[in-house]
Amino acid sequence: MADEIRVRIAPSPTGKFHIGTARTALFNYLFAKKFGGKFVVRVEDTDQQRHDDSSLKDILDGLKWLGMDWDEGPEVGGPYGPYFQKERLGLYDPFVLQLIDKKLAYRCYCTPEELAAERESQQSQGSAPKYSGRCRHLSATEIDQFEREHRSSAVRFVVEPQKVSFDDLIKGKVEFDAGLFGDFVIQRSDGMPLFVLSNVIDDNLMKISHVLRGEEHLVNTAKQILLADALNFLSPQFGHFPLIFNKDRSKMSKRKNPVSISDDYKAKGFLPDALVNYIALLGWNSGTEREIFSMSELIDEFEINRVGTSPSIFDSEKLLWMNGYYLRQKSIGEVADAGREFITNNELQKAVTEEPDYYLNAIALVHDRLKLLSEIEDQIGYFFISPKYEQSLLVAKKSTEANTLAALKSAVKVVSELKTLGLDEVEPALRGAAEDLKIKDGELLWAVRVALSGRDASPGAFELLSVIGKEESTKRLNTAIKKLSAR
RNA sequence: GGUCCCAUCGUCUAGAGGCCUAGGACAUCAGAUUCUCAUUCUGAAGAUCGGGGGUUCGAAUCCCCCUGGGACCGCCA
Repeated sequence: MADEIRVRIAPSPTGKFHIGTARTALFNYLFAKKFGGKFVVRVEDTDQQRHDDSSLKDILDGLKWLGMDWDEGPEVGGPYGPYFQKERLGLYDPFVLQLIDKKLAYRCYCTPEELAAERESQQSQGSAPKYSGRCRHLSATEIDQFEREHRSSAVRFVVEPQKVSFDDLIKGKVEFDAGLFGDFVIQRSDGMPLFVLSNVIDDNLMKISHVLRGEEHLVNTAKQILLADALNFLSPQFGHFPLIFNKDRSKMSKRKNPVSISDDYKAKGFLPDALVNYIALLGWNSGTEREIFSMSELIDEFEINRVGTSPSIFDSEKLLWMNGYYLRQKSIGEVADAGREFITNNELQKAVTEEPDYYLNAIALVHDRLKLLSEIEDQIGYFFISPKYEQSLLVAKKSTEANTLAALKSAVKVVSELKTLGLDEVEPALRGAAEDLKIKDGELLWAVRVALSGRDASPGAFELLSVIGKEESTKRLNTAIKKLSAR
């Protein structure tokens, strides 16, 4: 094993940054940081068909947003670059040639059609699809023939029947029967290396010490070990994380779950700390009853051998709870700042910037009620813009219109008589007013609250009065009175 | 179909032979606080540890079989 811990994630920019990728990245990041190692990002963009630049940006932005800065990779460079596979293309040929030279690989002239037919017939006979090895023992004249026909050729790696076993950091000892693989392709007929090949070479060249990835790569590992042996490379240590499932226990997918970090989480008002904390708990636990961890606490506590072996279902309810929890831990100012970009209504946006202190006071009142930053817009709207509501809402459940009207009128009076609407002044005054009217506190307070907020659920009447202030409160109370009287 | 991986409350999980009449968290329900909602606090319900065999004085924990679920079987990554 290399003396320095070097791990990598190798995203392929073919789509948005995915929850599963984020979790793999996180575990790699934690593992590296824990041991003072390096976390590298290598972009696997050799499949020109599918990759695009916006995906790359989405992935890189997502990584930064979650607080996982990479030590080597795009934008930052590093001593083992380039970090884009597309720029590494020239690196692979010598290794392929070397393998062909040593008769550990050979050119295969089979056409895609032939191979598809072969696979199909194998499958119809109920046997596992596996390359026949037809081109492995081509004679020189046969090769000449193909070359003269300008048939294109891919390169296949020679797999001799044997057991391949390795000690997985998470799964323990895993063994595969390589005899079942068939000779697999390592270089396409257009000269592009295949994932198995480029991965092995890049990991070696980049001195990667540990390959920590999702369980879907378990079988690849056996192939990569074979390849590494043939190339005289020392294989890195492998660790495979269990998958994250949809509710129906299939591999987590965007069809069945919100999986895009940017669109489904960041844009929806989730906090990066909450997401990181939640994702860490998907498969890992500290062994204590603690569940709340900051990134740096995670780095301290993380142990690869405390990553479980069974898949976990993504529970968005718990994430939501955790996000609310993190929101509550933040200061009013932090929430207010973070919330600003979630306000889309122009009028409200303007109001918020014009009255920053008032905005802060409003946030203070709704703080405990938030689970997502995106809820702020809806929660604070009525602080700035007079609410619309049905007059029937003004009447508390066990009250009457007459009582409500009287209550509102006396509330107006109380408010006008107070110099300031501090919590300490408003509460006794209003309670006193209710007593004078011989109605329940609740009847009066409900009406006042609705008059101010226009909602059946909101912060309390006293808090609302003291934040909204004398002038505006009086206006809203009078509006309420008019609504009721107009009937 | 083949190979591999996995299996504790609805969900995330603790559990490395006796501390387990199985612990915690989310969700659920009830209560307290209360003008509503939320927060907070208290409590309840919820898992015969997938099933069956062993090993052992003793098994959720070790072994075997079965069942179930999943992943992978591409000139994608």
